[in-house]
Amino acid sequence: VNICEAPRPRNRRGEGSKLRADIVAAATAILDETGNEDAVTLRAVARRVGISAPSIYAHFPDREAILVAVLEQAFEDLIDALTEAIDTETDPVARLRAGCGAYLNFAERRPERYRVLFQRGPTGERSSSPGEKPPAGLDAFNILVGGIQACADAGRSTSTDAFADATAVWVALHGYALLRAELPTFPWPPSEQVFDRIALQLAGVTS
Amino acid sequence: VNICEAPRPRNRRGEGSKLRADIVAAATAILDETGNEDAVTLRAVARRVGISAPSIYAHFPDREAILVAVLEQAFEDLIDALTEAIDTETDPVARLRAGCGAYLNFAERRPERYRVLFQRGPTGERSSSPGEKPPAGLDAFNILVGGIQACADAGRSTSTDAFADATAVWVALHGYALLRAELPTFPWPPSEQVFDRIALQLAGVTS
DNA sequence: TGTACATCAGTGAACGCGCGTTCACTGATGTAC
DNA sequence: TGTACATCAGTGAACGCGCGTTCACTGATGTAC
Repeated sequence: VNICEAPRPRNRRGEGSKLRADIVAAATAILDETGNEDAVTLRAVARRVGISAPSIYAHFPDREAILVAVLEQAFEDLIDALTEAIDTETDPVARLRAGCGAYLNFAERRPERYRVLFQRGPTGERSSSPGEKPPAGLDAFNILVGGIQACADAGRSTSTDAFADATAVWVALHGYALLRAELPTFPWPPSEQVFDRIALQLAGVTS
Repeated sequence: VNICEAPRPRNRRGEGSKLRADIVAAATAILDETGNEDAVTLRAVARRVGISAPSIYAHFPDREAILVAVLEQAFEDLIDALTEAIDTETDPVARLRAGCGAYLNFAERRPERYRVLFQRGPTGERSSSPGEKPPAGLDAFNILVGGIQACADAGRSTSTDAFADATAVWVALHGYALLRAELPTFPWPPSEQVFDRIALQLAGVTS
């Protein structure tokens, strides 16, 4: 895991900030491989990028800032994946399916990144004073609420409380995303059976 | 967190194994407080118990063994809490409610312990070769399956696939348990609304 | 076109720290006679 | 009842390691004249 990479060629003048992206990418890779945020040490990141450890301080004030950048990037990627998946459909039920499917896909392909994302809270939510700023993920969640409401408006869902239903769908998706990754030996039922229950039945979608 | 405790009096002859329980208790406390299994260091545990670090080696072969013992104990506690809650009821729907409620209660009162429990898998499931031994938690899960089946047999649930329904209920409970702890600033709907959806609606319980 | 120089991108050595683990040990406790 | 002694429950010092961070530095790159 901690194999030393070949040293990286020095950036040209004015291109120093390219290193920042490389650092975030390396930290993300380590997180994905180890699944342990404590393994994303400053020195491990530096080794992976192929630079010396102090070079990181030109771009990040401390180790913690690297992790925050990693999670901000990951959260942005998640939002993008959701938006893109939803926008490929027009039927409200299909949009709901696509969004929930993309959510589970993201978690399946980057399980450790996904886990740490919600364990620490996007954009370091944990350390924010409560009630001061709304969570960055609220936008994403509101898309889900709107999706369920759209189904109800189109007569495709029996939902009368889109917010509560969306909450139920979300927590179920989250639990499924995590447990599927953590317990691969569990005798999971076919994926579409679980998906139908937590993404459609909880949303009140009529068959 | 790492405050030095008063040194602990030496055990009497033949009572050396009492220290083992104290070590597990201290490690559990550190895990509950920090929520980070990496914080459960051998030396931190020793400080907390009030002994020197090498004393731990009389009871555990290495640091990892302490964590395994902590999680085995926690898993046992969870099973006990579930069994006890279910056994106080006779009506099948009430038993289902009680079991799911006890599950969420356990996670709410010991959020970090709960999280690490499923993140590492009970009894070190992760390191077991796949398919060799069934997960220890399968018994607990089968109780849930049986509970849903009992509701269906009593005509109180429309479930026709208790296993798949139980899976959906479980992942939803898990997601709710985790997210409620991780994102306390989220504008959660009233708890019973979420509970009804993920514990009853997913189980096909008829109102 | 040539050269002095400021700036930029990054380095190497060092610091103090807490860690897991090992080793030889100590001193109180109970027991055999 | 008294005493020698084996055993038990732990200790203190030390090891090598990787960590985050600091410091003074270096050498290539581009620019001003």
